[in-house]
Amino acid sequence: MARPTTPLLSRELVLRTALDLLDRTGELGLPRLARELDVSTSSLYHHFKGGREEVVEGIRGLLSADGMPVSVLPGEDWREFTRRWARQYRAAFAAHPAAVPLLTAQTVSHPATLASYEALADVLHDAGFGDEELLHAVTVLDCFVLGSALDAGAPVQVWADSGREDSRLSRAIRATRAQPGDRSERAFLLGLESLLTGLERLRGSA
Amino acid sequence: MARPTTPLLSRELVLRTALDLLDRTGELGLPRLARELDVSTSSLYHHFKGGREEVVEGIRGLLSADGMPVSVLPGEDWREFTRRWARQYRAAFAAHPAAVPLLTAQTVSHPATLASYEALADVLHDAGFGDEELLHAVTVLDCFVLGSALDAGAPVQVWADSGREDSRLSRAIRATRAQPGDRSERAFLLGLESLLTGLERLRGSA
DNA sequence: ACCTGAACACCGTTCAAGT
DNA sequence: ACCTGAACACCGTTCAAGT
Repeated sequence: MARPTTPLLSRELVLRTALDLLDRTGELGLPRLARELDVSTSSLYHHFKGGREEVVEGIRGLLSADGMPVSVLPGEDWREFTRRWARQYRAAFAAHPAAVPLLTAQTVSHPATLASYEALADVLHDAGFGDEELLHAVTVLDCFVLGSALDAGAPVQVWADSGREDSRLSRAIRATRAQPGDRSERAFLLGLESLLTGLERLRGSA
Repeated sequence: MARPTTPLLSRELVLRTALDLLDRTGELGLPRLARELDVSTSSLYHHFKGGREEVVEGIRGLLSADGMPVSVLPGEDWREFTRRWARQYRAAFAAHPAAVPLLTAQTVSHPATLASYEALADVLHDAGFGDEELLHAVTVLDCFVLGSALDAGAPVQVWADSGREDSRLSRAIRATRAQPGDRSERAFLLGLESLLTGLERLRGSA
C-alpha cells in the first residue's frame, strides 16, 4: 500500500488505542499496539519519533488535558482549588491503573501536565506562598497524589491481606468490610485534608 | 562445566549484584545480570524460579531487611516510631532510585517488607488506633512514602524547571538555591509531620 | 508525508543435557 | 542440585523502498 491517500493513523487515535490496550491487558507493547491498529509496527514511528517513551508521555497528556483544573472558580480559595486539583489528578490516574507505573517510571515533559502544575503554583503564589513554601507545597502534593495513584491500582490492603492470618493488619482488614478501592480513596481524602492543614500552617509562617 | 563442586551463585550474591547493576546503569536485564556474574542467563532460574519478578521482589527484601524498625524503642511513642519508620523506608528507597519504579510496578510479597508493615500496624494498634483508623493510617503513610521515594529519584523540581522560563514554578525554583535532592527530603519531612498531626486527630476520634 | 517489510540487537523464559 | 547452550516468542528501533 505504501502511503495511503488519507492517513491511517493520527497521534490521537494511537494514544486512545494505547490507553485502551493498557486498560484491557495491563501492558503496552508497540507491536501489539500496531496489530490493534491494523498497521505495521514501524508506522508508529512516523507519528511518535521518540518511540515508546513518547507514546507513554502522550498518554500522560491525555490524562492531564481532560478535566485538570486550570484556574480558580469564582469564590474558590487556594485550599478548595488545591483539593480539586489533587482529587482530579488522582482520579485521572485511578481510572487507568495500568498506566500509572509506566507514567511514574518516566520523566514528565508533556505541556498539559506541566501546565496543570503551573496552575497550582500560580494559585499558591496568589494565596501568599513564598517561593520556598510554594515548591514544598507542590512537591508534597505531587508525592502524595502519585503514591495514592499507585495505591489505587494496587492497594496496600490487597497484599497486606495475604500475610499471616493472626497479624494485626490482617485482623484489621477482616474487621472492616469496605472494598479496597473505597478504602484507598477514603485514605487519600483523609491524608489530603491533613496535608492541606499542614500547608495552611506553612503559608502562615512565611 | 555443568554442576560445579561449590555453587557459583547464591540468592544473596545475585541480589547484591542486581542492585549494584541497577545503581550503576539504571536498568536490570537478566542476560546483563548473568554476564555481570560470569554465568549463563538460565542459571539465574535455578535460584529464582519466579524469574525476573522474583529477583525484583528479592531486592525489595534487601531494602526492607536492612534498618527498618521492627519495634518501639524504650520511651518512644507511636508518633516517634512512625516517623522513624517512614524516614527509614524512604531513605532505603532513595538510596537506590532506579529500583523504585521496578518496585512500585509490582505487588509486595516479600516477608521482610510485610513484617515492617505489621510492625507499624502493631504500634498503631497499641497506641489506640481502631481497625478502620489503623488501615487508613497505614495506607496514607504508604502512599506518601512511595510517592516521596519516586520524587527522591526524579524530583518535581527537575522537570518543572524545564517549563516556561517566566512561569511561577520556574521563578520559584530559580529564587531558591537548594539542591533538588535536599528539597525533596525537606518536603518529605514537612509532609510527614502534617500527616502525623492528622493521624493524631484520627486516633482521638476513635 | 506516511506506510511497509526486513533487519538488528536485545529481552524473559523453558528445557534437555551434562555432572 | 546446579550450570550450560540452544531454542522460542517476544521486545523496541532503524532504515531503505514504495507511493
